[in-house]
Amino acid sequence: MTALARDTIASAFRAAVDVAAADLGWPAEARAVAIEVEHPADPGHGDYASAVALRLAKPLRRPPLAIAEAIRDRFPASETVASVEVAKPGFVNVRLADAWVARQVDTIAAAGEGYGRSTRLEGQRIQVEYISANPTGPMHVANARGGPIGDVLSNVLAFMGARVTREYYVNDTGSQVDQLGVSVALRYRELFGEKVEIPADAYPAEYVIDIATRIRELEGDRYVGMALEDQAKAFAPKALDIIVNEWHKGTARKLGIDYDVWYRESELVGSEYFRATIDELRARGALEERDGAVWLRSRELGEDIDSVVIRSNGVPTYFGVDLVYHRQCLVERGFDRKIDVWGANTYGHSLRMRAAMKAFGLLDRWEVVIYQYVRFLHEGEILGMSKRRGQFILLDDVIDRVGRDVARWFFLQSSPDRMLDFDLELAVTQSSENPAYYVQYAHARIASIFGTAAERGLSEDGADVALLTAPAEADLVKALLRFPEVLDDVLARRASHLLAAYALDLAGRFHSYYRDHRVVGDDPALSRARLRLVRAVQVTLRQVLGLLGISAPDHM
RNA sequence: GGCCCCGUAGCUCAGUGGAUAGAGCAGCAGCCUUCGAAGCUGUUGGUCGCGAGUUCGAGUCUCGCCGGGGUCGCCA
Repeated sequence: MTALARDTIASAFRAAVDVAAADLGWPAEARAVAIEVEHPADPGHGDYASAVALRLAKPLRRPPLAIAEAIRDRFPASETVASVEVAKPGFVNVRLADAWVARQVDTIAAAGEGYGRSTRLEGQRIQVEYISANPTGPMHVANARGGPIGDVLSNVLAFMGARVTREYYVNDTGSQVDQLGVSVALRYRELFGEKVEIPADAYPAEYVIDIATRIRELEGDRYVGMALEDQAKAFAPKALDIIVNEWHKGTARKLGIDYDVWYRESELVGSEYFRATIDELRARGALEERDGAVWLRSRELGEDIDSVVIRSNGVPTYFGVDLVYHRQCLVERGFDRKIDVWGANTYGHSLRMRAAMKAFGLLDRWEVVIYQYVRFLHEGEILGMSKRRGQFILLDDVIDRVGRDVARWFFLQSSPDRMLDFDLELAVTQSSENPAYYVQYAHARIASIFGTAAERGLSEDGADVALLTAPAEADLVKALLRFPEVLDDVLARRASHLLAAYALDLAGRFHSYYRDHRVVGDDPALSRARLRLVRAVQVTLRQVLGLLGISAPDHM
């Protein structure tokens, strides 16, 4: 549990504004104003700054500089802050006290695996659902992106004290599964010498042959001679088992993802719970019958069009099952919150789901993080990806080529809002220069420094951090202090890429420091202090890499 | 056509109203007899797609346009 320096400064601003308002008779707007504290781009402007005086200028009808001075004069004295200055046109700039900053080195080093952790989400049960790729084929690069994004979001939520369930929703019903069964049956026949033609709506890809081969290995020729329809019915669940239990689970593990629950959609279809939930929606007046089908009255709930929940043939749609699943998670299964990490191709579905959650009165406990597509480039050309046509890059192959750490970094480095281009050739050739290695190298270097120290009989025991007086040392500590602030932003914005950006920044600062400041040197006291500082950097790098799900090696 | 995302250095991208717009890669010039050169230092490179507006202040917010991607199914 670590107090954020940013919060400490913001509270001080709040206090100063309130006192000034009381002293000078400022109107109510002064107390209502939001205090925002930021890191100035220019270090000459201090460590933290607020533009609150500029914001108050208009409502108070006073010059911003005068307001800033009034705040400065009432800024509470503390051991944290060294100076408070006013800068035109009305900024209030705060500089942290060097001694306080140096002391944080001890705090961070001692916190270890507790550094940055918080209990603010304690007691909350949150389900994060991610990847949930169609179980009709192997996982490919396009639907991989949600994996690291959802996983890191889960890590951060758990780091903040929430009880997190990582869930994978398996769409194991519907016409796609029937098609898979037929496709496998045809390939099975082919394996026994029959000449078959693959219809346009079946899956022609190579992996279907792999599945048929697998079934032949396991069960031999016992399905030969059966009608195609019966073969398809028998093979569909077997194919799903192979794809989900052997392939998808294997790929998830390779990516470093450990799911708590693999939920099967088929558990819901045809269940009493499904019917009861539909009845509840009907009782709420959210459904209507039209053309023999059952519709959710989405338009009444603010969407553009209504959506079919149960088809005229009595079979629920994908949406119909998914909305029941969502309700089950938030009501029967007791999650306080459900976060879906979905690809851009589910945008339409997310709008329908929003209407459904509104109808249930659960909208405020559900959210969706939508990430944009990953486009795949091969030799500079954009490739279309289609599971049906068998055109896609297997995620397993990518991980095998570049490694888990680089693969995760690639998906985590940029905002989910931005479309990614994945060029395998480029990814492989550049992997030795990958930013992930840049960060890991900083960690390995630190391990090496401790190795050298041990050889020379030096340790951090008895370190006096007051000896850390170099400006570069204070800057490094301030970078460490930003870690909890970054977590705060990641949580507020569901933006895991900020963590990757922070890791890069911190590693860069450390590499710079390393060049100019010898840690294990001639002065034992100074060496001990610097070892403690390096320990604090190590602690922070481990926390960040751990949350990103990227290894923190001692050797590379 | 409606809705969602994006357009920032040659390339890949940070930057959710603040002060002089940043990093990595690529390019150029340097730095290893001392803790790991997968590193560091310096340097080249920008009409932040275009145009208006709001604001003390706009890469960031609003509107329009241009360009790219997604979505709008009794598919999943």
